[in-house]
Amino acid sequence: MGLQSTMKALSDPTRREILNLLKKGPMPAGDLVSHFTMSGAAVSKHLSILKEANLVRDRREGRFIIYELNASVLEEVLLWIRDLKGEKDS
Amino acid sequence: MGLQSTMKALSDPTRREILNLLKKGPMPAGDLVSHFTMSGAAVSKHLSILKEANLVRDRREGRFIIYELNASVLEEVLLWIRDLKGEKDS
DNA sequence: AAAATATTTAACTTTCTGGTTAAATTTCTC
DNA sequence: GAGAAATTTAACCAGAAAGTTAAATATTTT
Repeated sequence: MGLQSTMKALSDPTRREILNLLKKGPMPAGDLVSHFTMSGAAVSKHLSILKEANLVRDRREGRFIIYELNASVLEEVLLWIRDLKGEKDS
Repeated sequence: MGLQSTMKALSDPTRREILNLLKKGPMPAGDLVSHFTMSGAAVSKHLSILKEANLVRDRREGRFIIYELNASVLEEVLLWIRDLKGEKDS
């Protein structure tokens, strides 16, 4: 956890795209996979990195595994950036 | 350029630390180097990545090369995060 | 113009990353 | 309980990343 794992997770375009897809709402891994040309295994690995960084949560629902965005972790990133920019506001 | 190069640049802790050091004001490469245990060459490479991503500017001053923070690029990151969080405010 | 200083570039090594395919796991359905 | 479906895990590979030391470059000083 911490800022490092968050930034590392966000540095990959596929992972950022996954988060964008989850913005619309939770969905099963398979739905996410179908948005990409890479294998399901590759997407699964990306998901586990996002989960490790706490940017997503997952739950099993029947034989699907549902992924859901957890944007709260991004607060730490916002703070870091604001600090860098001189702490003018919030 | 673009969000990708920014995020990639920010994903390394040494580079984030460099940006933090530059928050206090512009300084020569050598001053930055002295804050780390790694070689000057290594820091120089980090600086070139930050420059490539437009997160810093450099200028020669005598036999020093002065680096300066350019926080404006971070705006794009803020926008991306805010969008992800549901575009509530700004 | 030679020496000293500040920094970058080159060549190289090791470790990490992101992808692949194949096998394992979990749950549902027949 | 066997088979199908959804997903993860394992083993592997190629290319990128981050460090090292040594050589090159640019500038000032003597």
